[in-house]
Amino acid sequence: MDQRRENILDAAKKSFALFGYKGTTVDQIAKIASVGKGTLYLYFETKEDLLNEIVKSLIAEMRKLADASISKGGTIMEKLHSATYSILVYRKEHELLLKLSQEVAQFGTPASQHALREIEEGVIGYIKQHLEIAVANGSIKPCDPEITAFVLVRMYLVLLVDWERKHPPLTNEQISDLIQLYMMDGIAL
Amino acid sequence: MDQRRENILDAAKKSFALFGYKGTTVDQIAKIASVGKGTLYLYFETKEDLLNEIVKSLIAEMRKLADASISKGGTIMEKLHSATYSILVYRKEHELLLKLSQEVAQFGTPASQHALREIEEGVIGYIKQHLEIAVANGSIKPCDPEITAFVLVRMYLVLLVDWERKHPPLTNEQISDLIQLYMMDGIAL
Amino acid sequence: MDQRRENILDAAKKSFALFGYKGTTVDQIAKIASVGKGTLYLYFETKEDLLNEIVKSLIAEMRKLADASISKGGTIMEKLHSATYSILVYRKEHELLLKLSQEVAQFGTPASQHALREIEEGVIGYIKQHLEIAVANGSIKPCDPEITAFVLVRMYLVLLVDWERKHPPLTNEQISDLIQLYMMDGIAL
Amino acid sequence: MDQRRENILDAAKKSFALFGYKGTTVDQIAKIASVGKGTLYLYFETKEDLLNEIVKSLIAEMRKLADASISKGGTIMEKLHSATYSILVYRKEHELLLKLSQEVAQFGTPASQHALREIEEGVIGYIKQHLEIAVANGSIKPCDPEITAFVLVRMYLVLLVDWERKHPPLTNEQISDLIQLYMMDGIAL
DNA sequence: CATGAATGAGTTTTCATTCAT
DNA sequence: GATGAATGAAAACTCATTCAT
Repeated sequence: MDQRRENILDAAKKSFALFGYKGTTVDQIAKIASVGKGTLYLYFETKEDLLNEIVKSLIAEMRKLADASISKGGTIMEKLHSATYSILVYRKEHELLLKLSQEVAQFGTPASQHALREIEEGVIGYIKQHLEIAVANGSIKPCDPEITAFVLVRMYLVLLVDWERKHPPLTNEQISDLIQLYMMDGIAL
Repeated sequence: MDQRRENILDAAKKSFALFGYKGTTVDQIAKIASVGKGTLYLYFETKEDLLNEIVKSLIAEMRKLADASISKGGTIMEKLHSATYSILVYRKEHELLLKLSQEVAQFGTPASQHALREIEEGVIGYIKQHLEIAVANGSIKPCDPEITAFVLVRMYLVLLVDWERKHPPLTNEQISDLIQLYMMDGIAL
Repeated sequence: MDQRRENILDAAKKSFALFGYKGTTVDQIAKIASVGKGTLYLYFETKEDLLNEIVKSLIAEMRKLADASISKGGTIMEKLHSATYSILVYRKEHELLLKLSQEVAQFGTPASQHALREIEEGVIGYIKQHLEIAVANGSIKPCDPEITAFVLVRMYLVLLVDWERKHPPLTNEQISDLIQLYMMDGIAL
Repeated sequence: MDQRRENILDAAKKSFALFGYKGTTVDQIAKIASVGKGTLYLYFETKEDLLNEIVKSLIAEMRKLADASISKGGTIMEKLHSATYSILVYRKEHELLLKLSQEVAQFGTPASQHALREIEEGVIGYIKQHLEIAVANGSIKPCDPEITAFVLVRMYLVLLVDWERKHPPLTNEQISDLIQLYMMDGIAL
């Protein structure tokens, strides 16, 4: 059954997000997924395999999302926003990815690590291109497009993921406005 | 000897930063510190005790730094910069703290967790106060001081810590200029 | 399975009796019980827990035995004999209890220690009562009932347990006769 | 210095008596003896060597004492009493010997074990001889001299050592009287 | 000499993986 | 198939012994 497999993947995601890869025991995952410990090994060779599956699926999901949103039309700013935002919209999962990416450096297959880097660089590269156009256009001030793209992506993450850890989450609209304020217009008068 | 204790603490910091708490074995720490495994237990009761000592010392260091810099004079922007920057200047250590803070939620004593939260809130609170004054002054646009302080601190972290993970580090001057550009003036024309 | 738990308990009893608590390794117990080392921890939290379980079960067994036999009728001497004897009939186990009782003072829970003392005092107290009656009756010579009860119990132990360490064991009948000879009639003409 | 050596031996005796051989750490002994841990190894090769020294000295002491008292004159009962009693007079030490003899079976050198057995058998043998004479004399009832000697020795031990664990110790006179009562005359009227 | 900090072999304990039911 | 009891390799921890001071 494929439902069972999903169950286990979800349980593992949950536990990895909370305790990290090493900090999660197979027993925990099995308990959260409400299956026997042995069942887990019907679907995944090892605990590490499970990790890799999760990373792979997260990456695939986010890539699809990024690809889809990257082609959308609109002004440059709208494009930037939709591209950045869409890839980050899976809040919890991105948080997990962030957490795992550190341990993956230790445990993940080179393939996982490569894919992870690729997708991050893909989004940043896409944004960078549009920033370069905008600078050439004169629609924004001259600035290093690499750094600016990097900071822009992180700002979204900060407002989406970090902020909500200890505060009520912001709506998409609020986030969009804040990015406009902090990155576009500046807070100086 | 106190040098030996420092050795062990440094080795543990290094290993915890690389592999996390659970991912680090006592043997590893001992090997990195070039001491016997038993030696470690002369200075720390348990592996967890070692973790707590590290967290405690990191917190103390950063608090001292923050307190010292917070009183420095200058314009409001300079104050903000010096306060934010100084607390984040211990790049590696902050990175470690960030990493550990997740596992500490699992293992650390409530005291560690409280101190960690307190120091973060202390800096943000200090910045928030100055932002409120600045808004009242009319030196900056009206904006939510809480969110702005939060974003400001995080932007420093992004430029200091995250950026350097895959790029050559930025100088203090560059960081200062970039903050001015992104947060103050905005990239929009 | 409960059989496995018993196996482990028996193995531990055997090893504790031979080498003491500290002198017994968990590996030894596992090997004697013909189970993996990890199996042991499915049934007992720690090695100390295993010790306490053994002490608890020994105490329970002996208490049951003592209670059962204490009510049996007959002459005063028969009563004394059945009470004393029955509690000591579990030779090996009493020997173990004796051995452990010293280490238990170091490691056992206060509950174990209390129970251990209580049961010893219970038997001696019971015998003491009957000795007092016997003295009042004039069925035996005037003597300190406390000391006499104490010596009587020990004599049984000596004949049951100590003797058999280097000699062929005595039958119940022989023991009964010897007690009659040494304690009751005396060897003097 | 030989005083230092005695100090360490005494400390070890004390600790072995309390916690057993395995249960005693070298640190403990050093602390009790108020010397550095290293000092201990100036006088004894290993911890086991220390144990053997103790056993050897205890045996020597007791043998000397036994030999001395065995020749003393008097009635048969007096001879028995003095022989049995003298060997047991070193209460604490005999208790220690008893405790160690179990662990020694595991750890001691064959020489220690042999000596230990020899001395016990020596006393019992001596008493046995005199009992045989007494039976032949008709001064006591016919009885198995082996068992009787064994029981006699043990009864002394019970009154000397066991009793005092939880009661005020008995005087030599009291012990002598009790042996007379229980073993010689019997408590039956 | 006397010491106790340093060590690593040997213990206890944990947990990913297997396999009989 | 699904399970979880059983396992042993690997991790945390202890302590007899050594050796620089």
